[in-house]
Order: sequence, then structure tokens, then C-alpha cells
Amino acid sequence: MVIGAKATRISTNSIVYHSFNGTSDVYTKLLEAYAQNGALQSGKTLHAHLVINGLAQKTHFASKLIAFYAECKQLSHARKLFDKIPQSNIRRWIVLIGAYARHGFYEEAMSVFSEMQREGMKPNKFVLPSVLKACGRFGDFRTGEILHGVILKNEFEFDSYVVSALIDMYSKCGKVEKAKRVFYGMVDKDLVAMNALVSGYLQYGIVNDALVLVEQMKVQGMKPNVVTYNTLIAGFSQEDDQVMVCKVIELMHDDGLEQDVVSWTSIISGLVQNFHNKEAFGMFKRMLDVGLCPTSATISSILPACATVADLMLGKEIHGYTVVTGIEKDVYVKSALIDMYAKCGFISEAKELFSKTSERNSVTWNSMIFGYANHGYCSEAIELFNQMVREEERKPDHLTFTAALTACSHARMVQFGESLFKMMQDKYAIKPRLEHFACMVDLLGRAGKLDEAYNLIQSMPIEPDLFVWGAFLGACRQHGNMDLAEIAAKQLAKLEPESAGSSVLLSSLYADASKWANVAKVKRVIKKKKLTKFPGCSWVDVA
DNA sequence: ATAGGGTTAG
Repeated sequence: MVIGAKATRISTNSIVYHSFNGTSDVYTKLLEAYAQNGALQSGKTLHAHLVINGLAQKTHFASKLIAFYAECKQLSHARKLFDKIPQSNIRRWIVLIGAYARHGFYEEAMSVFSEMQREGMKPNKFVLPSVLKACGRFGDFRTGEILHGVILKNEFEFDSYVVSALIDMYSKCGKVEKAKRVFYGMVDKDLVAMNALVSGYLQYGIVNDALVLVEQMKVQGMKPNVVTYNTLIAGFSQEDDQVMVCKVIELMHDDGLEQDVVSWTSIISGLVQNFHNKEAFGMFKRMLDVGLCPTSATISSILPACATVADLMLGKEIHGYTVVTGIEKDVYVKSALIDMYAKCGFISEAKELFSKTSERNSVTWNSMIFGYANHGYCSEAIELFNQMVREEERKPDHLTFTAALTACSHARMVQFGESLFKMMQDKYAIKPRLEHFACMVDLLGRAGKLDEAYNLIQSMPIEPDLFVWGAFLGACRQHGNMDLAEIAAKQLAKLEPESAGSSVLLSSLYADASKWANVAKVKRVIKKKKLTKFPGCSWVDVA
């Protein structure tokens, strides 16, 4: 299938391949390079060349080709090649499942594994690490436990790859106790296993325990590596604990290890997440001064800090860098760019990036829909939502519905909003969260349906928060309903007696369509507790 | 065949 259309290019390229003498090593290296650069066309051409020369069926090349297509996210091609290799060959299962797991197709990896078992193939120690990884990333703890049983039954518990992957699976599923038990049961504890447990501690929010573990293991002769320290740095940085980040870096230097791109990216990411934009920019600059090149992960971490008009210049510079280096195509980078332009109000730039995107995930879609919704392009937002549902490229998630409902409420599309709220639950089995209720209350409230909004609040299966009451209060003020406004105000005061002022601030922000982006700022203010309270002021200035 | 950093919402 892949071959036919490329006849002309094949002949020219064949000459090139033959000039290398066509050793298998060259083919392998080329395929790996193509995979790394996502050079799908070149890889397809080489594939055709291998077919013509009768090499494509050789298991060695077939495996490489499967990995290549998986890397280029061409799952159907990978699967087609897999189907051409004789069934009894265990290697083909290992390669396909491994390729899926390595490139983020966790659901597929697990379903192929079930298929493998249905075909009567027994799992071995080479396939288990990939399956465990897929389980962990997918959060499928039940299957993971079954695999643990398989490991014990087949005495794979002395294979360090398998055991490390098992610890990682429990860690990723948030089962630290289980991860700990497996780790402490190991006769020869190895570095990868320890690192997997360290990451489990972080997942669970006990970074300090992780540090203690590392120190203990050091006493017993374990030598931590950059991965160990980077894991700890990421944990402390996310917790906004600058002091501990510095301490870990010092420890790292005592062990003769240098910070790499991942260390820097972890620090930058933590700073941005904790709203220290200036410090993040400074750190980014220092990283460049040290001579390290930012990766797509670094870029997608720093871009959210550029999502205000004041810092857009830097964002544009970074955008330029991504174009030059070719990482603009990366989904994370692309989504972050779309979000950045959209947040700054440059909807047409965001739209252009979105339409030129070949690979989109739910974040890409959601960023664009939010961009439209938050800037009053409500029909565009709804149209894009419909397109997403129609094309079934990605399933809408809870954020997609938040974005679409936001658009409905700004456009006063009450009926459509109600149908979305129903569709979300009935068709997609998404439980409405606080923000969905807040949108619905806002939608009904703006349309003057205050009683319906109030009924919805009272029917909520979860405790309404200040956004829900804030939206309701805004609607009551707008429609001059003193009685209901008073109820809302009392509820707000009850929810946040310490920072009653912030509730009012937030509710008015909520009511103001164009100021969504400021919510983050307000949250930061609240977090720093610098907000003076002014209880009982002009909430009910309805008149 | 296993371990580290990333994008949306609140």
C-alpha cells in the first residue's frame, strides 16, 4: 500500500542506498534517524526500497519499520507490518507492544497484549516491562495487579527490568505502599527501581520522604544519577520550595553531577506554575547563558508565562525560535502557542496556528475553543466544538465542555447550553464539575432564569463553591433580585469568611467575560494572603 | 524491555 505511488522517488533514492552498499546497519540507522525527525516520507521511501529488495519481511527490518511507523504516529502502518510477520513469532508482539508503549499509545499497547494472550502466547520478561508501563500511564491498577501475579507465578521477580517496571506501575497509579513493598523486597535494589519509587513519592506528594530514601540508599552504597536528582528537583520546584531545590542542586554537585536541560526545565516549569514569571524568565536566560539548548519541553513550560500582552514580545521571540528549530510542530509547543496568542487576544494568529496543525490533541482543541469563547467569538467556539464532535478525532473532555458552555453563556444560548450539559453526561459519561455548574448557573442567570439557576444549585450533588455562588450573585445583581442576591452573598460569606473580599472580586470577574485570564492573578493574590478583607460592603448594590 | 522535565480548565 505504502509503496506504489512513490515509484519515481524510489529509483533515485535506491541509487543513494546502493552507494552505501546497502548494509543492514545503514538501513537501521537511516530508519532511526527518520523516526527521530518524523521524516515520514523518507521512511516510506526506504520501506519501499526494502520491499523491492526483498528485505522488508526479514524480522529485523520489520521490527525497525514497526518502531519507525509508531514513532511517526502511523499506528495503522505499524499494525499492517505486524500482521505480515508469522504469528508464532514472539518478537513481533514484543516489538509492537514496546513501540506502542514507548510512544504513548498505552491503550493500544494493552489491547494488543490482551490479543497476544488470546492467541495463546505466554507473556515473557521482555514484554512485561512495556505492558506495565502502559498500565501505569493509563492508570489501570487492576490489570497491573494481575500482572504482578503473573510475575510471581513465573518467577520474573528477579529480573530488574520487570521489577523496576512493576514499581513504576504502582507509583504511577498512586499506590506508594505497594511500590515500597516491592522495592524493599528486592534482593539487589537497583538505581532504576529506586528512581521509580522516588517518582512514586512525588506522585503522592511526599517529596521529603523521597529525599530521605535517597539519602538512606546512598549510605548503603547506591549512587544516585541525574535522573534521581531531577526527579527531586521537579518535586520541590512544583511545591514552590526554592530552598530545597537549591539544596538538591548542591547535593547533586557534591556527587559530581551537572544540571542538564531536564533539571532546568523542571525548575522553570515549577516557577511558571507558581506564577513566578519574572524568575522563570531569568532562569530561562541563565540556562541559555550556560550554553544549553531549550527543548520542546522547556518551551512549552515557559510559554504560559508569556500569555499576557505585556510579555507577548518574548513569546513571539520564542515562537520564532520554535520555527527555526522545527519544534513548532510538537503538539505541546503548538498547543501552548495557540493558547498564548489566544490569551493575548490575537485570535487570528491562534487560528492560523490551529488550522496549520497536522497533529492535534484535546489540549490543542480546548485551547482554541477557550480562546474563541473568552474573547466573545461565541459562534466560532461552538462551531469548533461541533467540528470536534463531528470529526471524532478527539473525544471532548470536561474542559471542552467548560469551554463550550462558557461560549454558550456569553452568547446567551440557553437551550443549546442545556443540551450540551445533558450530552456531556449522557453521551460522554462526564460527571459535571463545579465549573460546569458555574457555567450553567451563569447561563441561566444571565438569561434571567434565576429560579432555574437556584434550583440547579440546590440539586447539585457536590457542594457549590464561590464560583457557582459568584455567578449566581452576578446574575441576581444584573436582574435586580435582592432576595436571591442576599442568599448568594450569605453563602459566599460562609464559604470564605476570611477573604470575603476575594469572593466579590472573583464573582465580578466571573461576570465579566473578557477578564477570565485574570482569575489566575486573583488566585495568586489570595494565595499570598495580602488581600484586605472588607466584609459586608456593596454586594447588594442592586437598587 | 525499566526510571526524570511539557500544553488547556478551576
